[in-house]
Amino acid sequence: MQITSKFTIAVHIVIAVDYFKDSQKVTSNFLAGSVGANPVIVRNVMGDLKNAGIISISQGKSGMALARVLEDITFYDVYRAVSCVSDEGLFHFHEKPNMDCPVGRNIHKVLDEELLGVQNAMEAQMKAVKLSDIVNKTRREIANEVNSQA
Amino acid sequence: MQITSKFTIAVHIVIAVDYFKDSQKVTSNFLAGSVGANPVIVRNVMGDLKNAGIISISQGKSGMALARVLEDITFYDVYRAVSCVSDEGLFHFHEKPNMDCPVGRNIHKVLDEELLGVQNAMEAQMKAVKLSDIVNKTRREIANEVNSQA
DNA sequence: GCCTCATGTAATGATAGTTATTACATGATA
DNA sequence: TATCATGTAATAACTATCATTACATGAGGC
Repeated sequence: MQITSKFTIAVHIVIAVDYFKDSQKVTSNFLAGSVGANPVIVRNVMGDLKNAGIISISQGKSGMALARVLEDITFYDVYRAVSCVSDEGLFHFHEKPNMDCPVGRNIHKVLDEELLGVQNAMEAQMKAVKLSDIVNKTRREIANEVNSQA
Repeated sequence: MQITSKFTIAVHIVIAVDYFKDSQKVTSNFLAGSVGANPVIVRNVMGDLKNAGIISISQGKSGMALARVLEDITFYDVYRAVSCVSDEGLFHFHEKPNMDCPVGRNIHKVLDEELLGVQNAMEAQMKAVKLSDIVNKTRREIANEVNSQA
């Protein structure tokens, strides 16, 4: 099991929208080139990010732009935007526990709270990662590249 | 995306093996009845739990038994036993970021550490949940049932 | 020592989710 | 108004999950 690549694509998009904002017209085709995925996939993710209020989309010269400052965007916001995890929860429960069995009859009452706790721990960590830090890290890495070449 | 039901099935199995150890011969068919899943699925999960050293399997009268005390089994042990998450990691990365793009070229360097941090947070919470607590909770719930009926 | 029965495993199929792709309608902006 | 980007529908390939049938293997009970 893995969380769909729509999540890393979405983060990639946010980084690129910020990074190229002064040098490029950022369109779905341009982003698809950077991400290495199909433009339709990118447009769908763009739509998710727009609906979540993370980016704004214009067809004009300005192209895409961030709708909020990077400090106010976390991994969790992006993760929610692209619906990585089913509304049923992170864990898929077996669907037909036997109600005539004392264990089967109580299995949800016994596990649901702890399973939600695990999901909450994951999501809390996602809330702790700010896109501003990610973008700063990206700029540092790119700057380092140039320095090592010189 | 959801974590396979093999995880909740495996936890169900551990609970049932302990709960019925004095009253029933616990076999894959019996467990399949309690879980409400196919006996082959149950046998596969049993095999995973055996390989992880969590249960021992005998064909004789004794049936299945725990190979360790419940205090020494956590959600994480069960989660590892049934291989819920790809070895590649919890997050599926888009596979062809553009190496000619400064963002695409550095996206792994920028994200891998934080993504692993999220996965670690989830797994740390799983390590904090002991099956002994889960089994005790199960026994309490079943006891409550009887009391409410009376 | 043989018989029974549970486990282990292979093979197949149904279903659903993910990603890619073509195609086209819509709508904003230059 | 022409252009070009977005939005979206439809289809397909691929993979993962779960169910199911079938059968070989092997351990325990008698």
